[in-house]
This record gives sequence, C-alpha cells and structure tokens, in this order.
Amino acid sequence: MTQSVSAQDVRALRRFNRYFTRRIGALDDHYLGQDRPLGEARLLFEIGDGASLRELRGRLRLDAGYLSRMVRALQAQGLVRVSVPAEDSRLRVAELTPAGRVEVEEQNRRADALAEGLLGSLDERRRGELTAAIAAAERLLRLAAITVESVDAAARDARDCLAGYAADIDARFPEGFDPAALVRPDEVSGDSGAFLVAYEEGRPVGCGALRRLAPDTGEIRHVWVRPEARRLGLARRILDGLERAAVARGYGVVRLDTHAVLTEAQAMYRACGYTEIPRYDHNVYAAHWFEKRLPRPSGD
Amino acid sequence: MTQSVSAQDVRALRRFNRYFTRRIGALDDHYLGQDRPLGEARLLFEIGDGASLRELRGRLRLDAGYLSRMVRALQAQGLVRVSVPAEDSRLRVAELTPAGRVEVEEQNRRADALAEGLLGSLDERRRGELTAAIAAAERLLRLAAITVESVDAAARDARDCLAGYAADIDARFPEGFDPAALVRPDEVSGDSGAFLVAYEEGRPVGCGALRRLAPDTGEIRHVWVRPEARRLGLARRILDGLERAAVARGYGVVRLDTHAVLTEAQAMYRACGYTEIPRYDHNVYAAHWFEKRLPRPSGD
DNA sequence: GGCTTTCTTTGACTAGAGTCAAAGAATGAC
DNA sequence: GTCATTCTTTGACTCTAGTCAAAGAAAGCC
Repeated sequence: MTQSVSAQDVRALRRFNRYFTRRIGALDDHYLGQDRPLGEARLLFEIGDGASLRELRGRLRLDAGYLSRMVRALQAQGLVRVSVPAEDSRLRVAELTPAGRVEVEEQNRRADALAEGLLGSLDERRRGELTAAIAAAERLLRLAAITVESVDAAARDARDCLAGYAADIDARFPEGFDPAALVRPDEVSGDSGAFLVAYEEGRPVGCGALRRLAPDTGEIRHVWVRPEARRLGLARRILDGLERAAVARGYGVVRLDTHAVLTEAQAMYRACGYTEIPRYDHNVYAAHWFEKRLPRPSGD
Repeated sequence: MTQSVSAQDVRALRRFNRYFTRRIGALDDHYLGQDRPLGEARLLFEIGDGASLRELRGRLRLDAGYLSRMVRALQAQGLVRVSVPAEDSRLRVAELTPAGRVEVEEQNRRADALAEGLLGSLDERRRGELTAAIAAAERLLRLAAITVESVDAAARDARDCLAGYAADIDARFPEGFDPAALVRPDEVSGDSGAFLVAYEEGRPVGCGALRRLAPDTGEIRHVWVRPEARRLGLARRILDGLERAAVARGYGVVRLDTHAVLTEAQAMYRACGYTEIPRYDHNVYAAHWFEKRLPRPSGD
C-alpha cells in the first residue's frame, strides 16, 4: 500500500509538524487553558452541544476512568450536566450548563483573538494564500490519515455504513430506496467478494463492496462516503481499494451501475478509467452502467 | 497594525490548528517519546549539535530549574555532555554524546516512519500538493509570527543585528565593508529616526533603520534579514514598518541607496514602489539610489 | 434465560510537568 | 571597583496526566 515516499516530502512534513506543534499549537494550548487544566478545557470544548462519554473517550483518546473523573469535576464546578439517554441506559451524555457555555465562549474568544493576532500581521493577499494553503493541507492530511480496511460485512461498522448509505440515497433518489436491494454479507466476503470500510480517527466514514458477477467479472457496489468526509477524494481511495481487491481475487474486469441522479459519481467513475456500457443487470435504481478492465496481478 | 481579519480566515486557521495539534501532533509526540518522558525526548532533539542552556530555555520555553534538572538527568544517562564555554563561564553548553546521538537517530527514524506512513497513503500527485501546501503554510505562519518592533539602536539586539548586517555585507561586497559606515544610534532614534528589529520566537532575525536626511526627507538604511529568516517576505514587512515610521515622523518622502551586488534588494525596492533617482549622497558603497513618496498621515 | 460484550464508575497508584524562591558565580555597565 | 544583571543550580513543592484492575449495570445475542 505504502508507495515509496521521497525523503524530501518526509522532511517537509516533519519540519512543519515540529514547527506547528511546538510553536503555534503550544501557544494555543497555553491560552486555551488559562486558569483551568488543559485536559478539562479540551473536554469542555469537545462536549460542545452535548456528547456521550463514549464519543468523548474516542475523540480525545482518554482512559475511561480518567474521563469519568474529569466529567465529575466539571459537574461539581457547575459547568456540565450529565444525563442518561433513553435509548441506552449504559451511556451517559454530558451537556454544557449555561455557565459551561459561557466558559466555552470565553475559550473561543481567546483562541479567536490569538488566530486574529497572527493573521492580522499579514496583508490581505498573504492571508488569502495562508487560508488556501491551510485548507489544502488539512484536506490532504485528513485524507492521508484515513485508513481503508477490509472488514466483515456483518460487523457493526459495516452495517452502520450500509444503513447510512441506504438512508442517504433513500433521501436522494426521487423514488426512494428499498434496503432489500443492498448486498447480502455473504456475497461480499471470502474469495469472491470484499467489503471495505474507511476509518477516520477510529470512526467509519465510508464503505464500498465487491461481489462476484461472473467468473472473470466482479461488481463494485455501495461506494459511499459520509457527508463529513466528502470532498477529500476518499471515494477514489475506496474505489482503488476495491479494484485492488478485485485484482487479488482474480477478476479481469469490474462493473458497476449508478442512479441517474448521482452525476458526481458518474463523473468520478469516468475519471477513474470506467467506460459506460449497456445495461447488464435488472437493478431498478440504475440508469448508467460502467466497466473497467483491470491489470493482471503483479508479482509483488 | 492588525488589519481587519475575516471571520472565515480565523475559523479556517483555528480548525486547522485544532486538527493538526490534536491529531497529527499528538501522534508524533506519542511516538517520539516511546520509552522516555516527552520532555526529555524533546530536549535531546533540541540539543542536536549542541546548544547552551540559555538557548534551550528560550526555544522550549522551560523553567530554568526544570531544564537544569532534565539536563542533569540526561547527563546521568550518558546521553549528554555539559561544558563551560570559554567566552562566558556563566553559560553551560550541552552536547550529545555518541550514545545520545544514537538515541536521537532512533527518534528521527521513528518520526520519519510516521510521516512516511501518512504520506504513503497518498498518491504521488496528492503528496506533491500536500508538500507544497505545507511549505506555503509554514512560510506564511512563520512570517505572521514574526513581530517587528521599534527598539533603541544602542540595545543589545539592535547591535547584534547591525553586527550581523556588517559581517554579511562585508562578505558580499567585493571591496568589503567598514562598520564605521553604519548609522550612529543617536541618528536613528527620537523624533526624526527609528530602529526596527524583527523578532521570531524572541530572537532578533532582522532589522532596519530610518534617519533624517532633510526636513521632509527620511532615509532608510540597513534593511537586513538573517539568512535563516529569508524568503519569507520579511524584508518587505520591515520596509513597510519603516515607511510607517517615516509617515509618523512627518516625512513626505524616503530615500535609500543600495550596493551594485544587491540585485534582489533593488528588485524589492522597485516592487515596493521605489523609483530610481540620481545619486544623492557620498556613500562609497552605493551604486543605485531610490526614492518613494509617502502618503500623508491618516487620522486613525 | 444465560452468556458475552459494552459502558461507566471507583480505588489505588505513579510519574511527568511545571512553579517559586533563594542563592552562588560571572559579566557588563558606569 | 561597585552594583545591577544574567545564568545556572538546588530545594521544596503542587498538580495534572495517565494507568491498571475490579466491579456493577445494561444491552445484545442465540
């Protein structure tokens, strides 16, 4: 998977990493905390409009016990309110109290002032350049940090993704979408199929499936990316992973279909080397059919 | 000084800051430390090819006592050697021992592997985009973090800068440079002059002077940037600051001269609105003379 | 309905990070 | 030569951050 990376690129990233973490980031932390431990300040910020301890634990990568205690401390300070959600009473949901909200506002104000001070010393042109560079870097770093893994289609993350996919296209297709049209887990596993899930920070943010259509032909289905991870180029990476899986399973060609309304998807398939072909299935949702010839498996 | 900054730019920078510090930076720290406290790991890395405790204290913003103890701990582990420099026996200079060097090498290897892993999941084109975006962001952030301050020309930082300037051009001018040709502190202070020093992370990295030439005319001299802070656009900022100082002191026009070999400087002056004029002084080092009309002081 | 898994809480720790003040040794300034 | 300043060291702390294990309460799975 890892392609050979030039030492120059590595050096550039490390330099930036060092510079940013030590200088800018450290500054930010220092101001953010002010009269409160940094851990608590971050936690307050991350709670935002309410979050379960489970989510917070994942997002901040904290020990469960440690988090539990910090939440209790914030509760004691009157900044946070904890409740038990109706749907699962093992969970605890933390929310900001009005006082907590004030505190977070103040944090935000300080961090804004810091960023403003930094940006203010640049002229407008350079500021625009910086914003553009930062947006590009963030997009690419997020994409780079996302891993695409092969998982069992019956596993929870896979099911969550398929459910998200179904809900998403149900809303976008004028005729709606019947979840019965989804692949069955047994079709997309083993020697003839695959199910890939993309993870960002441990959370599933996209998926894609490969199943057998004919001895030499695989079919790609359900390539989907959660809204919060779109416009990063992730769909291409998933597609790429599925093609590699197809090659590894001995397919010489992959096919796929798309709905008429999914015009961006069609453009992407074309850009990725797919050519439109006649209808090959009876999928009632499909309006366009594509095919791509795959390279033979290489030795390495 | 601070120009009005759009909320959008502020938001973009803060988002990036958060993303980078929490995700990428935190990862790096985690790997860097491994079986050693993070503080010590950073310190080892920062010592590099030798540094005085004074420098280290500044660069890492550590308490003097804390640093002293950490150095002693590294010394006890055989990773660092401390010596007293001949020129100032209050100072202590820390250097890596061979064992320390091995340790830092190992740190580097790990951090490289981390960066490589991240970059490796991008294709070559995107990797190039990321490297370019990162380089631009670093350059602009460094520039933004540099402050240009008016200081007494007799103060230590100012003298250090002038000495650096003199040494630099002495090496670049074919005929050398006589430090007697530098401005006198009293010329560049008070109501008719100014001396600016640019600071990056507390270290002076550039300077520029303004003195009186005639009742309505100021002269800009010794605009200089240390080698490590070049190509950021800092000279322009210093020049800009000097022009503002000139306006504030009531000058309607500023002049300056440059040596024949300083072609980049000439290009910059032209780009900043200076026009070439006939010789106006007897500076033996000068080959080109420039002038710029200044706006009248505005009310704000 | 029993068994496994998930989520949180509590107890009991450890070590790293950082602060503050006092004091001693050299320098620099006048 | 005196006096203020700079730089480092030492002592004496505090507190944050983080780990590990055990256990109880719910929920999910056949």
